Amino acid sequence: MARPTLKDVADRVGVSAKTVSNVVNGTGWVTAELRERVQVALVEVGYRPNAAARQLRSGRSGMIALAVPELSQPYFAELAASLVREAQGRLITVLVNQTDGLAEVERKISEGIGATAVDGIILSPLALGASDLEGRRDSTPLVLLGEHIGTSTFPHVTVDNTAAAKAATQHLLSIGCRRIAAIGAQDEGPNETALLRLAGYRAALEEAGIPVDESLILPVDAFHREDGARAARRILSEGLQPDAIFAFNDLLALGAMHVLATANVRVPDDVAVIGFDDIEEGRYSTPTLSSVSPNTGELVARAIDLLFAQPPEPGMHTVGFTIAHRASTKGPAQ
Amino acid sequence: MARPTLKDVADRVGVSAKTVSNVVNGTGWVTAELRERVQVALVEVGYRPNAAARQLRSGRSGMIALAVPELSQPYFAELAASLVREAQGRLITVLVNQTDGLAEVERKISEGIGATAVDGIILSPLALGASDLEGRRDSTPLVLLGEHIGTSTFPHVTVDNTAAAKAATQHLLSIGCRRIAAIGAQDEGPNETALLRLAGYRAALEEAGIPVDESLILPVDAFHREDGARAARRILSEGLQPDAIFAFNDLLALGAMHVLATANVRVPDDVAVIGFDDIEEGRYSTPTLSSVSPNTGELVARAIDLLFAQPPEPGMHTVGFTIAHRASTKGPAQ
DNA sequence: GTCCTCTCGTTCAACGTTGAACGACACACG
DNA sequence: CGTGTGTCGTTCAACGTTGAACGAGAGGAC
Repeated sequence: MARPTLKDVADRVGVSAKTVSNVVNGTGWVTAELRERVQVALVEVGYRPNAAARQLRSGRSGMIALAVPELSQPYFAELAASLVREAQGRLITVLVNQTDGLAEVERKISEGIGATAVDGIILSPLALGASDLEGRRDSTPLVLLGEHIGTSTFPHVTVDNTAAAKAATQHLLSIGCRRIAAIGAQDEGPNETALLRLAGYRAALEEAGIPVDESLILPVDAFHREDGARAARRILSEGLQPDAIFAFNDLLALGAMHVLATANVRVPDDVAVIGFDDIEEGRYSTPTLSSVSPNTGELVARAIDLLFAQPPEPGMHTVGFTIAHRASTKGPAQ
Repeated sequence: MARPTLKDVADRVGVSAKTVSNVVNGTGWVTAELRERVQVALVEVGYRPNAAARQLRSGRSGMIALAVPELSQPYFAELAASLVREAQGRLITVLVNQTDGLAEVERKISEGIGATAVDGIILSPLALGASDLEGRRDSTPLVLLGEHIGTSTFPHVTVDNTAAAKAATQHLLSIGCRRIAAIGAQDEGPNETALLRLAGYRAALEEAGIPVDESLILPVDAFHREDGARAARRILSEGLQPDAIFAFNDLLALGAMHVLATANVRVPDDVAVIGFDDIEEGRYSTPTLSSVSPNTGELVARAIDLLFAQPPEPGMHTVGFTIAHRASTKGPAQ
């Protein structure tokens, strides 16, 4: 049997479809007695509104899209989980896309999700830079996650990557480390996150009066465990002998720690390690991983707020972070 | 400016809206010359079809919903990533929901995703049992992930949990383990996954002629790292002295390994460990984690196939698995 | 010349919903 | 007794799209 419509309910009660619509939406004037009867009928026939018709009429879909590079990366998975939860609380459903960090896909998504209309788009770009978005035609509200230098056309929400990276480096300095390696620099491509975190690393060292040893800055292709592992192998094979590692995200840190453990390098005794993102995995690694912990809950809530902000509030919006102190940076004192 | 419609394009070229529709969809008869002109106009005005109107007219939305307990759990994140990728390849968009394993939410989702109409629903239930779904009213196709005893009304796709658990246990037996603990039994609630994996564990021991020591079967509240950690602490505090652990998923295994490492119990030398799910994290843990590796790619592809299968193919559909041999189960011989 | 077929394009209505505009009826006010 | 003012409900049209039905013209067969 076909799904019941407003008209079916209306015929049953003997009123107009519009009146049933008013009961469903709490609009207009309906006497208590009639409302009651309509509500009974609604339940009896099992009415559920037709989303497509509503959307066609009102222009709103009640859906927002989230696009991340890879959902399988714990940080993005936790971000998505947090966003979906927040959205469910606001009666919004979330549509998830993966870009694989490809500029082409990211652009397509910023121009509207394929054929599906959504009320807003939250994009965590990897390949796309500020300038790529200027020529955007689609009028769907767009909020960017992660920092984007020089973009002021769209709102973007982010932790202050540079400040956070600086704080992470300072934490390593505070426990006595002096030869701090950085894993996660990116020579090619416009990965602004890597640039900003590197800037924070440099700033902390300079402020501490420690010259930056460029050989301790290790580039990576991507921010995966295997890239961290590769960098750690290079540290070992080239005999760089750092006393600490600041990895630009937790996966890099975990990949590196895995290699260090295999090579019998002790963490934190021989090398302290700190990551970035504070994914849950780091709380159960051996040793547990210190990390920059961005306030993800605030991040996603702000992102949704900004998506629907009237008037729009373009520009950068930062959320807080803390440093999670765990075993991988316990100083010699401990 | 408002989004251009078929009519806008039609007026521009001087044809009817329907003809433009025909060009867009490749239906009906249009001369090559006219089609060409329409296509130019389409690009010029930047036409993009209105999903709501299409759906209202055709009844199809091009969207499917995925509902998992928690997206932040790596297994579900990797599953979702895989499903989204597969769906994108088929020009389907995926809407993600989280149930938190609550029966109420799972039921609501099985009855249609809130207000939003989708072409199909893929549900990975935790709390909901077979009987809960019998009274379902909604006619949206539904496919279940994970095993459900006795449900034949809906298609469900799963690995053969019992066979896989048996294989995992046999792997531990094959490297010489005899006191094999099982972490992940669930006394309360209808978690059928736990029941089936426990059955496989028992079957392997019985077949090998080893009596099942009930004290080695450790119950958990959930399948998270902390539950695995708690179980491992109990193993230590109660002096159970197993020579191997079969954890019913990788998170339990990783939580347990973390506690073992902290307590200076060596894996695999003192205790071998095997998990289930083969999440990426296990390839970088210390030591790397052996695991049952279900064929997730096949799982999600089958799930989508079954969603749209005509005629429907209710009942169980199993996908394959392999055992990933890693450091956590390297026998003494190595 | 009539009928048929084929090609190419049109008009029409409908999908289910809701904003806008419009009664109708009751009551109060001057 | 007319003129508001407020309450309750209706009708109408439109959102953008596409299936169905319907021309109109060209060409071929009888």
